[in-house]
Amino acid sequence: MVSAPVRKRRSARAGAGATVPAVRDAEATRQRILDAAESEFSAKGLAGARVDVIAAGAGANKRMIYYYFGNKENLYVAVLENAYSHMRREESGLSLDSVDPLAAIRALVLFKFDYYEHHPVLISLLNAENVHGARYLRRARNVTKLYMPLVNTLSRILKNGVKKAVIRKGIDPVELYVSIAALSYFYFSNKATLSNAFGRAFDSPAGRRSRRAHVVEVILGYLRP
Amino acid sequence: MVSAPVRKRRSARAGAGATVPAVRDAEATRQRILDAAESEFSAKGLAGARVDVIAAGAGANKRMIYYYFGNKENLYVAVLENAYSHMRREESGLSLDSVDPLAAIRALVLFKFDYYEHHPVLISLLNAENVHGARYLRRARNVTKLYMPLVNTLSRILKNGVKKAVIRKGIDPVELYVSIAALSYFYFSNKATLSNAFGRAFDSPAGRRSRRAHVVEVILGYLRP
DNA sequence: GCAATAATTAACCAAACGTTTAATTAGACC
DNA sequence: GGTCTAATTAAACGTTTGGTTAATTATTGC
Repeated sequence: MVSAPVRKRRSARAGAGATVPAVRDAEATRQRILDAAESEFSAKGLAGARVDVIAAGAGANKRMIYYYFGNKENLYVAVLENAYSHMRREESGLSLDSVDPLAAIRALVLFKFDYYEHHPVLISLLNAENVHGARYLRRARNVTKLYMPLVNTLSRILKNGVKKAVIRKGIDPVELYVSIAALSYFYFSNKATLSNAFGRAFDSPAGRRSRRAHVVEVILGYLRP
Repeated sequence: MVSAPVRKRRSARAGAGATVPAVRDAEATRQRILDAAESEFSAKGLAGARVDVIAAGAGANKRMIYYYFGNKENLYVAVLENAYSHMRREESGLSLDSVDPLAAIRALVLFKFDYYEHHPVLISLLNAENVHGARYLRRARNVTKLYMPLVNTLSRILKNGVKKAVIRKGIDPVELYVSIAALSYFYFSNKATLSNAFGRAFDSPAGRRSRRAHVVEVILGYLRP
């Protein structure tokens, strides 16, 4: 006599906040895996991340990762693609064609600061990716690679500012864009080692507030004719 | 009758440029391991690095790593400690008390740029370390953690510049230091993804030259009263 | 030359890990 | 309600990997 196998019911929650539905839902499972993977990969990198941890965090069977993504690397690329294209989408959604060139640049600077602040996983993923020489990002499809639209906008803003005599001549829009990103990105990406050097106040609400004001000041101060 | 075991003679070179001496030399072996580890860890991170690859790169038996460093993590910490303290030493060796405050700051900016350019491994190690939340750097002994001497110097320079009316008032020396580091660091640390976005010219000798001039311009432009 | 010790080696091991096999269950469709 | 298929599961597999054992060789001090 064979006893009927008892179906193990999963409890409502498993792992890091992944809500496991009672019913089968392919898309939801895929998404939970992607979310769990994002947090695991951003915390530990591709090599340091564990497939078992991702599965547990998603409240899914490990096999599901291979069912939906093929292998660990593909899942990593999917996570990267997701986070990266989200930023690019938000960024290109900015309407910077304000009448005031300085206000437009100020808005871009603040957007970058705030985006990095609220999306620390992107920073970790980009850091890891740069250590890899962008090997996996290059593999990602559905990712706008060129920044040219934004650079063109920036170029227009600069020209307009020069004409109005509120921005100095001869500024390269690409260099400016990189500097704007740099001032905010570095603060967040290196906050662990910087806090080590400058103390905990560095990574406090007050510290962030003063940094935010500072990066605006640096860029606008530099732009003055 | 037992045949005498033949001592295998190592060839002059093994792995990535590690010169293997004919004689036993504890200190040299230790150093070769450290060098090989630096290149492996900086390319792949702590989790991605392979102990066997490090041993091969050092032209040493794997056991030597455990003989000299105990385990993989300790070796990683030693590498980190080495690279980090080297930078700190060079930096504090700068004599910035020139009569001209702007020349002093310019020298600091260029020092940072050039140091990052010529020490890409430090950047990769710091990137990885920041993903870890500086867990391992905190474990490192023999590392000056406080940046206060440099900040004090910067503070003096700023005061002097304000007095001479060549630098604007109210600049926080810590924020300034972070910005100086940020403008150069970000360029090198993110050059893989940036090149993806802006093209190969970005990471060319000409690209570096123009970036170098730009970061000086941004900082000095910002400092103007 | 001879111990004693330090440096080095080859072979091995157990655990961790990514991936797969094969079976099972839930839902859709008729 | 029976059939088909997609979603899910448990268990195992084979390899990679960090770490260890134990023996061997070179060097140093006498």
